[in-house]
Amino acid sequence: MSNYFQDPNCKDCLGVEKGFFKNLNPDELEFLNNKKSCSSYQKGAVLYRENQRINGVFCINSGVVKVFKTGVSGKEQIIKFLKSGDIFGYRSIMNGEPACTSAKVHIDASICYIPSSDFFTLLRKNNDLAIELLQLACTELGEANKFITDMAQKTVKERLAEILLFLKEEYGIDDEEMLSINLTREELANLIGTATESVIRLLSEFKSEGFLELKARKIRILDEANLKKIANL
Amino acid sequence: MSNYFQDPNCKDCLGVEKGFFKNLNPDELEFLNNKKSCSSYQKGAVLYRENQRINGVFCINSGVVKVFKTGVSGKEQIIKFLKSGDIFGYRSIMNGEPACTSAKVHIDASICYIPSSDFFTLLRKNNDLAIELLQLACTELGEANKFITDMAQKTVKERLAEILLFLKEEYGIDDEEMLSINLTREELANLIGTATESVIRLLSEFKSEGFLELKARKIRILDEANLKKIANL
DNA sequence: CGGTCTATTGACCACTCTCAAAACTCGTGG
DNA sequence: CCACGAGTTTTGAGAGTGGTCAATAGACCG
Repeated sequence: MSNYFQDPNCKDCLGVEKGFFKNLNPDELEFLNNKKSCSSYQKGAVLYRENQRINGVFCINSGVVKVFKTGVSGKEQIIKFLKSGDIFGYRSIMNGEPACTSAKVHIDASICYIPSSDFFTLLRKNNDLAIELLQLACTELGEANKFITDMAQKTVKERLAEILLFLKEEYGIDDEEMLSINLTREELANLIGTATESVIRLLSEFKSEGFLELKARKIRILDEANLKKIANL
Repeated sequence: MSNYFQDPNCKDCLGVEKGFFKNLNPDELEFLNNKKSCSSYQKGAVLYRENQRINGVFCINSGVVKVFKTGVSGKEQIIKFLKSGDIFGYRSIMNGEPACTSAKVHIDASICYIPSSDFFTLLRKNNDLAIELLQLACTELGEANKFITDMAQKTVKERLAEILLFLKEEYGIDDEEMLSINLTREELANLIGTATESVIRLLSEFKSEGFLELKARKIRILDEANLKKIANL
């Protein structure tokens, strides 16, 4: 019996250690494991699109997912990246609205899907889980408010410095000290709400001031202190 | 026995008809009524400030509250206005963090305060209330995401047109068809993330094109269709 | 009626965007 | 293993949006 792709068991899932479902008891975990279905996706695969109805919650076993909103003239506004243990799509099913964002695979991923009804069963059974989800939503809300303020008040240069530090903090660096998460210049631009060319110009400005090293598509942060100063942190 | 200010009873509160607590049963409402304390505030009164710990939830009986974040160099970024029946401060107590926004009275208000412990008691007793709060958070999250995208991608003109339509929709018009909510130019600017002067210039541009009428501080929308077109809606 | 806050207008210019062209990167197939 | 082509990055030039500063006018409050 050889399977090309073996469904992961929730109790072995990396995400369960520190992800959303970390506080489930063994029974609940078993329930979750029985109800979920898992698929593997390649970079670029679309999980859902804006205005589409979703009937379940996604939970990332491995890989990275990009969540974004399509603005005027089709430009993406990246809201966040999600990784192992993160859940998404819950906003939509909680208030019964179509999705207000799109989700696309950014790094090849294996992602589980939990039908709403089963998710709601868990929520009702385990009040702490509901509270946890509430906390998650509240945390995201706090981040969103900060994002709004930054967007409204900071210059592109400040936002770029800030996002670079954030990406290092959040996704770490590889063995060459390069930022692990690999974004195109366009994606960086779509994250901070500017034009691709502006990102490029500012990156080379940072480089010429000795704050960064750029090697092909990779970025290494050399001078965190100065970037922090620029970002107003 | 004459009280200058009589505590409102929750069951008579306007907010209970369609506000957050609309689905409480009589017992729970009575519990809420016993635990809450109510005060009246004048315009400008500060309910809490960023980084301050909050130990309860606020619920608006009457009046309007302005929620904002202080950005670089003290400039306010207005996140939202809240009115009768709305609750706020829950984000902070849910994840045990200090407030990430400030809240100030915008129109003289009477506002109730529910200590966290009692609020949590209600949440645990009534699972639907937890779900409701979750939905509220999710709705706000959706709005925040839209706000981010607008801020990142729309011009000041587009955002101004959009917010004017939103204010009419959300707060209505008075007997002269003027926008009911009374904002200074600076507040309008802080809402859409721009400079006061830019708002003024664009308002008079809209006026000269016949989209608006400006009378002292008041704004009347004359041509909704064209504003919608400008706002890209 | 004076004082304070808010609104308006003008001048100036910095930051960013757009458009266009050239260089580079990387995967694919010959 | 190299060449090709698509996609990405870089650079430059030019233009426009929107911000800052400053001065004036108007509104509002006691």
